[in-house]
Amino acid sequence: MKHDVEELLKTHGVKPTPQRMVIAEFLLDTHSHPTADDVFQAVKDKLPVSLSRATVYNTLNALVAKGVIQEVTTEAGRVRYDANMSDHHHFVDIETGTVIDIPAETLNQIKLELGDQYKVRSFHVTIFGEVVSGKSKE
Amino acid sequence: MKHDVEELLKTHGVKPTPQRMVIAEFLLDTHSHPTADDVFQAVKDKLPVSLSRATVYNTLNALVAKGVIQEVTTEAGRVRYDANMSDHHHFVDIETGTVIDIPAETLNQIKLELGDQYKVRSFHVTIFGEVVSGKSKE
DNA sequence: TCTGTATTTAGAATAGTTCTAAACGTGGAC
DNA sequence: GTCCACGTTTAGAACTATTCTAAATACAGA
Ligand SMILES: [Mn+2]
Ligand SMILES: [Mn+2]
Ligand SMILES: [Zn+2]
Ligand SMILES: [Zn+2]
Repeated sequence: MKHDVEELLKTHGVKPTPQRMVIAEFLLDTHSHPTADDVFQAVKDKLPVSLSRATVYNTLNALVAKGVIQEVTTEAGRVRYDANMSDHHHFVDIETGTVIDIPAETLNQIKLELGDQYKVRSFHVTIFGEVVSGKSKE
Repeated sequence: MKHDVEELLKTHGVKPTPQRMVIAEFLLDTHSHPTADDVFQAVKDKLPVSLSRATVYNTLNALVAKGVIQEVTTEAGRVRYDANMSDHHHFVDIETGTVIDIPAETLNQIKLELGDQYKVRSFHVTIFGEVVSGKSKE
């Protein structure tokens, strides 16, 4: 099999229920960075029972908490989910909103070009960390 | 005066009403990257009339559309507003959520250190542009 | 002054997400 | 094998952020 989803969930401490398996399987099989509703729509008919949105959100939140997937935010107010946990950045096509993975080594020293496949209009570095010294600048 | 808000709005094609002036003034005076509700709370008692949330959203959207301010997204599902239109990135304190401006030249060639004031835990490059060639990777 | 148009307002509507309480399912304890 | 406790799922209510709607208001220009 391409993915041993059951094993993946177990090793991350998530009990592999049918709902969680089918959600994780969908995320592992796509590169589309789907929203919660995208996941719900894609998965709801793959189960013999009706699927609740609450289960989709519970599962996505659990998978994020356990490090199986990550959240990706490319536009204000839309949360997307990503099973690609390798070190990578995101290229957003400003015409379609499509989110494409860019391996970290592709950006070894940030340049304004990414090669000829992508035309960079702008980029934004979001840094997460801690303030060490107390030099307030407000 | 520190800011000629009226002139700023006029030069960007936004008619300077009292509501718009007080909202723009607040944004220009802070480095706190406030949310729409932060703006509403900060500004609502500075006007002789009651202020509607719709006006706050209308104004923020108009100022973004005209390039007077920009939206900043540092955490999933929270839109913040920023009157600093210089070329800069954002440092997010992961303990408090505080958003701090980092001038672009500080990151002349992305390193994992920012100097001793900030300890970088992780960073994410979001790139906006257009796909040129048709080499689909899905 | 009159009037057309832009702006503002309060509240309804919508969208995304979380919460609640009841029903369900299942892996041990016996 | 039966039972039960507990984790999971479900439907729908609740909540939050934002947008929409329709009516009132402001006001620049004729
Ligand atoms: Mn698969
Ligand atoms: Mn000022
Ligand atoms: Zn990705
Ligand atoms: Zn900023």
